[in-house]
Amino acid sequence: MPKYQKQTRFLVAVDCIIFGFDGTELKLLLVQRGLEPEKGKWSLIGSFIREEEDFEKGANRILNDMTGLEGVYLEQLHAFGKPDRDPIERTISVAYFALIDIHQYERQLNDDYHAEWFPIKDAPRLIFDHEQMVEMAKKRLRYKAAFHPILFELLPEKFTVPQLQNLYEGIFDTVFDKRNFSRKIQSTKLLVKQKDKDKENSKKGAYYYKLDKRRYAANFHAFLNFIPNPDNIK
Amino acid sequence: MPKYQKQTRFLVAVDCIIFGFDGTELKLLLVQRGLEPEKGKWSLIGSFIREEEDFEKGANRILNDMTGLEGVYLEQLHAFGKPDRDPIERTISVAYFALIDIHQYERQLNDDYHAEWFPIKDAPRLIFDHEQMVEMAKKRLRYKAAFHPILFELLPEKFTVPQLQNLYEGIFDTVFDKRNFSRKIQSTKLLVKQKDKDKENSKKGAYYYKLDKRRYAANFHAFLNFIPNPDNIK
DNA sequence: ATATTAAATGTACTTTTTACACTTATTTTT
DNA sequence: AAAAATAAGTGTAAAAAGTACATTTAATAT
Repeated sequence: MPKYQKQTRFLVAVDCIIFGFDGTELKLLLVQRGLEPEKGKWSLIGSFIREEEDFEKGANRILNDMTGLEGVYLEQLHAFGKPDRDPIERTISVAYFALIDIHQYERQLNDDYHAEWFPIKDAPRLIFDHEQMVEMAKKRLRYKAAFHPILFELLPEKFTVPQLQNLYEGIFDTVFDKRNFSRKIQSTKLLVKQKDKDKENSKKGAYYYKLDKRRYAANFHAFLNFIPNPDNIK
Repeated sequence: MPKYQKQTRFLVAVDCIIFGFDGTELKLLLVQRGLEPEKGKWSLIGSFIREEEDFEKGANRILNDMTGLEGVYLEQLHAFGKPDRDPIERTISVAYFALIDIHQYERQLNDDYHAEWFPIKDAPRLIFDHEQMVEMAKKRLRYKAAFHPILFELLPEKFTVPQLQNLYEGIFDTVFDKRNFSRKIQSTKLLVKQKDKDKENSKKGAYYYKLDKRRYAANFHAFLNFIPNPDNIK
């Protein structure tokens, strides 16, 4: 029983850009679409929004169905609304981006859907305007990571400074001086040195660190200036 | 003729948070709502989205109907979608914020709607979740203004450095040292000094400046670090 | 002529950022 | 057992950016 007469109603969906980091490069979780149109083509995961569900809840539902994970970092990216973005029927899409620890995902893999991780630089063509969404999400991630300690969401609980530097270098597509990088990271006081080392990636081994959760929560919105020269970012 | 069977469709609206600056304080353009529910109460300006219109176009339409202005600075803020945000019927709202030169508005005033400027610190209660939208828009504006030369959109074509400083001090609710502020602003090379002075606000008079449009366009996305200490901002 | 007002401007000090190279721990090879 | 290879870890000096701070100037009002 519509109460606002004469107005058109539209389908509303939520789509998720899910980022992961495998230690070497940034990756994207994609699915093969199960319904027409474009069945069989690669797509972001998404779903129509349900009647009693808000966007956050919808995005979390999707994410949980897909990865088994809860409490994942999730942020609204943008609402996409070009009338013809879905050729079948006009559908508004509210896009969210998520940062997950790819290793946790692998353990909790749920294969009801056919999902696959792709290197972000080598992803397949996507349906509709999903490539545009990914592009915007990448920019947003860079922008945010330049000032806020957001990239830790992509790492496992224990990680090394060289791994962290790899991640930053991957995201910003550049290289940093390791002395300066280490000093900058340490100066945030966000890291707690562990007693054990990661011996997988070098002979000498690199000390593990964990996040200081208290400080992390307190400093999440602070401007930490992670990046030497944040110009060039959009 | 719906093509995706069994999905619920929703109303979709665009709402605009319109900021202006009168030389002293930040202001908000509000309207008295013309339809039930909440008729007569203050509200952001907004409209249901039309069938062939995307959000940008909808927001520009609203803005133009309201102020007569075109080419206004407009940016998507957030999509709001709590199921009960409009008590009559579930309505998704995509919120945009706009920065306009309040003086231009005054000349082009269109009084079909009852619209009024309110100091942002002294605005009336708003319907639905509009206060939450305004709060988010304020934060976004601060955040963005800390790094990008966005506040010029609120000023007339010719303005003085003291006026500009007033604006920054208003937005960030603080005071800056005028020597340091002036040096920082000048170092961006965004300003072109004019020959004439504004004599309204002081005996001595303050030189007018204009934006260097080329540089402004080129540097809009650069990080200019306008604000001494950007922590405290969310 | 004097007082008042806000605009304009410079300098020394502190902090942050940048550029740059060698030593160390451990494993692999000979 | 010694030597070579690999990536981790660390310090310092120079440059740039940010901060704190007070006087002079132009114009009007008394």
